[in-house]
Amino acid sequence: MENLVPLPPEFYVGDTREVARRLLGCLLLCESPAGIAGGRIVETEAYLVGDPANHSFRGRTARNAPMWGAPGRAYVYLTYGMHYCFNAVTAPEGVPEAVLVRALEPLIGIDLMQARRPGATLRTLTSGPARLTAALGIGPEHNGTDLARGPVRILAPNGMPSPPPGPILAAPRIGVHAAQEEFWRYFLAESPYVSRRDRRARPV
DNA sequence: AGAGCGATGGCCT
DNA sequence: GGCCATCGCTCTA
Repeated sequence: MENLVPLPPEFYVGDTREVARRLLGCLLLCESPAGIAGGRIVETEAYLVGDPANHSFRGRTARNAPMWGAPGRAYVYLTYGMHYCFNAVTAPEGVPEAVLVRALEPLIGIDLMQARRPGATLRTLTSGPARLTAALGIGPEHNGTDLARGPVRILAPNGMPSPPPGPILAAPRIGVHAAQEEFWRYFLAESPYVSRRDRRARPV
């Protein structure tokens, strides 16, 4: 993990599915008064324009407005009335696409994360989109913030482009009923920190 | 002003 | 692996 570099906005422009794959292996961190916490991204999902599962599909609202904003910013939303999910906004400004980060391998501030999620094992500490936001302390105050400058940051090991950190599998997205035929969930095949496996998964 | 709902998690078998 | 509690917010009227 030497030579960590914040991903520049340009990284997030381009095919959102490719961005989702290239985020695997990168480091997601959140700094707060309580300390710094984070881990390696092992699972992502792509949400594209024209995709019925995309929050932006039915037009711009107060909630989804950050998706239309600059690439490389955070889109944080509340789901099920109680859980926050974290996305990296992708595509050029005005094109509402994003990558949902679904799981991390815990690396930094493990004590702090365990304090935030009492009872969780290392395996379950950040293996889910709402689990990782709870563990890292990501919340609505981070919505729209610049991921290159913090307090929530995404860093690349050894700069980009770097080789994928192992075999990648693709599968249908979780909790999404539309577009089951699209394999837009990506995860590191060898990581035990992925939120869920899928028999349909295929190599990328 | 209110009904509907959700990119989930945790616990149970 | 499956079920369901849960609850604030979002959108529409």
